[in-house]
Amino acid sequence: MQSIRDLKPNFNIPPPPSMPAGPEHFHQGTIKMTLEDSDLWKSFHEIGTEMIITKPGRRMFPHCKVNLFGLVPYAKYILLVDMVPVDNFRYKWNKDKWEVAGKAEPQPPCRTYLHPDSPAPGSHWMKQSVSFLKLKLTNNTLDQHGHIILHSMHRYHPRFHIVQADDLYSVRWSVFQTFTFPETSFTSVTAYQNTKITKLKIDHNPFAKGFRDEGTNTKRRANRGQTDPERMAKRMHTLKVDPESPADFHRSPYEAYDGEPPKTKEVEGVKEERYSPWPVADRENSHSMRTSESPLGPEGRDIYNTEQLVPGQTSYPPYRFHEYGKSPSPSNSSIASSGGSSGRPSFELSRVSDVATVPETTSGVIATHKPPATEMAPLPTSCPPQPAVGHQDYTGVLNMAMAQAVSKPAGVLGHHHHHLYAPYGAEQHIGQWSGVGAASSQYPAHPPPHLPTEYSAQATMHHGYPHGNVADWSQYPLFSYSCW
DNA sequence: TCAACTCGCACCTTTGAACAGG
DNA sequence: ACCTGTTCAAAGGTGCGAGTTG
Repeated sequence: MQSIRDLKPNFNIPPPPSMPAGPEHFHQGTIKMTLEDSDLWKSFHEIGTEMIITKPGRRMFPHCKVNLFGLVPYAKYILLVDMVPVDNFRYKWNKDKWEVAGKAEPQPPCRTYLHPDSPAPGSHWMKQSVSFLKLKLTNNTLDQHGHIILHSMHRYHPRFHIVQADDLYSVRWSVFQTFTFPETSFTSVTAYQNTKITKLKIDHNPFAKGFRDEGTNTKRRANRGQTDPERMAKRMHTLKVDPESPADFHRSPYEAYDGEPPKTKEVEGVKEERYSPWPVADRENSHSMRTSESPLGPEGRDIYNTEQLVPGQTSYPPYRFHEYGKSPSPSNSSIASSGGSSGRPSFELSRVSDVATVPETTSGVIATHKPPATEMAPLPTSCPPQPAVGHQDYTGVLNMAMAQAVSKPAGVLGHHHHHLYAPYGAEQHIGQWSGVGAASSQYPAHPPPHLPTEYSAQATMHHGYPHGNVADWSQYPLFSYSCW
C-alpha cells in the first residue's frame, strides 16, 4: 500500500487557506480498507454478479460495506462511492453466458454517492463497518433522486473514495485514496439473466425471503410453475446440469469458510469454472489471476489504493448548488436546506466552466489531467486493440447523493434533510456525456471484453507492477470519468 | 419476432410511533 | 420524568410474471 508520504502531487498549486494544514497534516498511518461480506460477494462474483437497475432506483445486493483502518481519529473524512465501467462494451446474455453485444453506450451522467455520515472523524469511520446500504442504482438518465445512473447490460465496479476534508467544500483540495475490490464488479440488468444469480439473491437477501424454497409462499410458487413451465424446466435444467449446485446454492457462502481453513485455490477454481458465465478461456485467465490474488483473505485484501491531491484553483468558479431552483450559498458548509420532494437528501455540485478547456498542466483540474503516455502503466501485450476513445468532455459535475442519514454523528451536515440537487445544471446536458466510455481514458489496461477486467487490469496493477506504479494509477481522475 | 424493459403484485423486512411497565 | 421493551401499522425492498416497447 502506498503511504501518504509517497504521494506525488500532480500540481503545484498552493492550497487555499481553507485546506487542512500542511503536508505534515497528512502524515498519518496508512489507510486501509477491507470489504465486508467478501465471501458473499465472491459467491456472486464467481457466478457473475448482476445488479438490477430500475427507474425509481434499486438497492444493491450484496450492498457495499467496508471497514476502514489507519485514519487519523480526529481528522474528518468524507466517504464516497462511484461506479466506473469495467470496460467499453455492452453485453447480452446468451443462454448461459455473457457475450459482448457491441460497444458501450455513451456514459450516463456520473453520480457519486456520498456516505450520509460524511464528513465524520476517522474514529467514527473506524469504530464500525461503513455501509452503503441505501445506495441505489437507476437506469433513468433523468433521475432526480441522486441515484447512481448506469446503463443496463454494462459492467461496472464500485470505487470507494476516502477523502480527508473538513467539509464537502474542501473536498477538491484534499488528499484522497481510492479503493476497489475485484469481487464487487457486476453487470447491470433490468431483469436477472442468470438464474443462479436469482437464486443466490433470493437465498441471501432478507427482502426476498418470500421466494425461498422453504418459504411459505406456496401459492406463488405453484402459480409460477403453472404459468411458466418452460421457465420452471429451465430452472430445473440449471440445477440438473450441475448435480452439486443445489447443495451449493443452499449453502451460505459463509458456511464454506466457517470453521475450516481458507479454501484452497484449487477448490475455488473448480467452483468458478462450474459457475462462471464467462467463457472458459476467461475463466482460466480469471482463475490464474485469482490465484495470484492476495492470499491474506479479507483482512489483508485491500486490492489497491491510490492517493491523489485534488487540487484547487482560486480562479475557479465555485460549485454551483442546485436545490430544485434554489441556490444555497456554497460558503455554508453545513449545507442546510429543506428536504426535497423525494425526501432523499441529495445534491449536485457542478462547475460552470468547461474544465476540459483548462490547460492540463496548470489547471489543477483532475479530470482534465491526462497523464503523459510515459507515465501510463504499460499495456499488457495480450490486450486487444482498444476501442477508439472519443473526446471525453469532462465538463465537471460532482453529483453526490446522500442517502438519508439514519444516525448522524454530531456535527455532521447538520440535522436538516438536504436536497441540494438538480439532475443537470442549466449548462449540463446529457450530450456532454457522449464521450466514449471513460474507462478507456482512465484505466491503464483493458482486457479482452470476455475477460474479467478486474483481474486483468486491477489485479495486474496490484501484482504485476512495482508499487511505484500505483502512483501512475493515481493519476486517473477521482470521481471517475466525468465527475470533476 | 424477440430481447430488453416496465409495471403491478404478493410477500417480506425494516422502521418508527404508540403504548405499557418499571 | 425518564428508560426500556413490546406491539403494530406503514413504508419500502424483493423477485415474479404479464404486458409493452422498439
